[in-house]
Amino acid sequence: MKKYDFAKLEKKWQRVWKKEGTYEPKFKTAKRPFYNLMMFPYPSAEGLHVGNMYAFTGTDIYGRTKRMQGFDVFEPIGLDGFGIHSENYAMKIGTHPLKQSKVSEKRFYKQLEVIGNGFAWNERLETYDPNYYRWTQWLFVQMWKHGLAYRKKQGVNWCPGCKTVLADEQVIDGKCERCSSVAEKKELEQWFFRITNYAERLLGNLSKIDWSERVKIAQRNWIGRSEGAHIDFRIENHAAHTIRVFTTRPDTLFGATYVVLAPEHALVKELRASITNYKEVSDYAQAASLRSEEERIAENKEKTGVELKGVKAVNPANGAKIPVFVADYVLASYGTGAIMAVPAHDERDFAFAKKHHLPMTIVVRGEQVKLHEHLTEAYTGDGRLVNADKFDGMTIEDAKWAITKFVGGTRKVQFRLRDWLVSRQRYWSPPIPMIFCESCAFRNLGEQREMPGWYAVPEKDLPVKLPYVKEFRPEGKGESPLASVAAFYKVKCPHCGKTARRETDVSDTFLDSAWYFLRYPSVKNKKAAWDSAITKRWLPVNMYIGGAEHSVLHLLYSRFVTMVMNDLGYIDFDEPFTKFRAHGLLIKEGAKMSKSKGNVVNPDEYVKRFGADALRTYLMFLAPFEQGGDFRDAGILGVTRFLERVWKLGNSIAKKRIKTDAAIARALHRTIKKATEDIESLQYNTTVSALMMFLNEAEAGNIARKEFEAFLKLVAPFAPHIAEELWHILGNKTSIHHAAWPEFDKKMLTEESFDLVVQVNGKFKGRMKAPRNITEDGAKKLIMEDAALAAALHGKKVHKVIFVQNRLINFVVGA
RNA sequence: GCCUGGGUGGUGAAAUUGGUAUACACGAGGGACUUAAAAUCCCUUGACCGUAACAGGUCUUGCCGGUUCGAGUCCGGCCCCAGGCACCA
Repeated sequence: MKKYDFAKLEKKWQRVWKKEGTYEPKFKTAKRPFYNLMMFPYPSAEGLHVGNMYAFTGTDIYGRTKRMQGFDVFEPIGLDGFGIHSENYAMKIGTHPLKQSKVSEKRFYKQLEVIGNGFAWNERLETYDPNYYRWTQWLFVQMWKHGLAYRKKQGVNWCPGCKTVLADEQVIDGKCERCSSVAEKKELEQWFFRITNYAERLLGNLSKIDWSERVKIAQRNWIGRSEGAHIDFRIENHAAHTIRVFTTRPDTLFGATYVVLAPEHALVKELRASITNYKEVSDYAQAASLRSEEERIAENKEKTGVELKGVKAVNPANGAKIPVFVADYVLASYGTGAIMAVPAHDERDFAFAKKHHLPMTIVVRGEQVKLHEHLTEAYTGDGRLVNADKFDGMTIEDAKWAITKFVGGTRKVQFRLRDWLVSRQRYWSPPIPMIFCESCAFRNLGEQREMPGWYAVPEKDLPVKLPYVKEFRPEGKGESPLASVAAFYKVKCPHCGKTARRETDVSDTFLDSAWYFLRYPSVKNKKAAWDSAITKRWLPVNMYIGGAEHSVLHLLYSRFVTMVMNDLGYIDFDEPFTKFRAHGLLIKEGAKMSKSKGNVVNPDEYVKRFGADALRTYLMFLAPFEQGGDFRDAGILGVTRFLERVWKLGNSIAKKRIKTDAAIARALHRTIKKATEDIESLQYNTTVSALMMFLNEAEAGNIARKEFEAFLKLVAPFAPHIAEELWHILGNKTSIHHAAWPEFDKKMLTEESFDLVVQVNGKFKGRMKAPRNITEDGAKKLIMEDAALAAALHGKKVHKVIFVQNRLINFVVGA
């Protein structure tokens, strides 16, 4: 027997698979296409992280199993190489991203090769390839052409570390998603996509896709749908102005004792002539707008604010004249930027009213709240209306819409989701394919009236190539480095031909990755972003696996882009990923892996020491895939031993002619069932354990080639190289990875006898072999024949007997 | 504060959804082989009581209570850990 030389045989099979195109599907003719996808990595650091390998392996096992089950599996690989991650890394090590991308590309592909995944190598894509980003830009142009891309000046998140603006989704706890700098607020004019147009659909569709529940919940929270009403408050002596508020509690309108505007609210300036303390008000508003989100949180939700003296609003329900405030607990970006405050029934309003000694009126009475009771906290529970005129006694649900109607308000659904800010003041991304012409703007000749002078780059001129810029580092002036490259930005206006200026900002990296799955099957297509026939055959993605950290980033953007393309008629589905599963996170010996702790696991080292097969199998064995787990060096030895033993057993079978023991044959069928079911639900850890159990049994008895081969097929997705080698040693000529997945025989699953558990008062007393389907009486008789068990029951009065067929018998005895 | 997961031996973790708790593996201890070590193979391994040794018994799935013949699993209350959202009206 040859030694199990994993290094040699892994290399050998990787070469053979590539040469023979083992994992290349036939795109135009595949009968049972199965698109199996893992989120592509961004090559930002020293190399592939073991966490990437964990995720890729889990995806690959699923794909390999599907392939053996008769599907034409497409498992592509590429690099999300454009964007801040890669750019920051290049800056850190002092090279140019253009140069670094080539280095990273080589390194990542090499690493991805040695882990032995069944990738379709011929369909690679890199987001920085002009053949790719040409279509990213095309996508932007489609958005523009259909009114979904627009420019707007507003307060946006600015990362002082990355020196660019960020989308709301990229600000986590007030900090930059990439570099953890505290995000600042800046007033800037930027490009946005109208993702909010799709809020209802993004939410509604969640119920029709098979995704990890935790990701769906995260998206629901992020989209944040609220049902309420718009209600207008007149301003006394100002017929021209009203304050429109959004509220989810119109039923409490009679209790609205003041109104609050966000500091940025336009009315603050419009009413300046009437505001007697305008200086105080505007100072407050200015101070508030400068404070970062982080500072606001740090102030422990202290409710500050200033009254607009000289201005009174009128409560439309009861005609009461009530004060108006500006306060930063009201956000300009949500609803109408103004609220009616009902301190008796809203915690925030309550806190504010307490502090500023404002009156409160109870208008909802629950079971336990008495009418004139002094409130110590806001009552937000259910109940019936009081102090509300003809609405007294109504339930809050009924009163909501009755009162809305009464004051001439309108029902309104409000979303928390905001439009996607896609501009970035960076270098390493696709230039935004837009041109601004001053003279057209002057003559008001823009395609869209609200944005005169802006034109999309004609599609035939795409891509707008990213020029080589030596000084690619962002300067932080709110402009991309491209803004100082005249040769880049000086262009002719596509409309009038005069000198115009190209947009010099680039687009968000998340736009690159929001459509890559559409490109993979069509990477060779030079004429369109994707081939419609191939797309029809292969999409949507059947199985998508990735990190839960992208719940509201990549996964939301991809859904949005897909819906838009569906509406524009480019694709015939509106959800990109039929099934999505989030993999868990790997930690190392109980601690999060991080460079500063020095406990980052480098997969290369482990591949070298133990082989890709052992590492793959260990990663899958250590914990449930969707939960994530703890990587321990010691643990990998168990899997290494397992593979060595598989090797030995396989080699010994090649020579011998023996018959498989009946018990082992039955164990095999149980194992096939377990593996088939567990792989389908991504419970790889229990699959591996079942394979180990089977091997333990098989080694102790006799197993013939046929049964061993079936077992080997179950091993193949986990340890593809050793399985392939043994498969060939046993005399097979074609790849095991195209062999048919074994079927189990139901008749083989049941044993003739089972362990009957005997309990007394629910406590385990013993067990005995009993024939299958034994009756209750038969079981009793059997027990009486057993001295120990009979003794346990001797002299006791049996009240009741619980008999569970083929499992247990429980005697309920009295005292 | 709200929403998700999760809490089981020395460790990573299992448990057919209410029916033998601790599978599978790691580690540890003992033994075989060896000049020796590694590797390999075999045995033991939840805790406590008990016995010369068996036998046998008691306890045990974060804590407290409940339902049930029977609870890691269901119900009620609480405590921790991880992640998400959070002044969203």
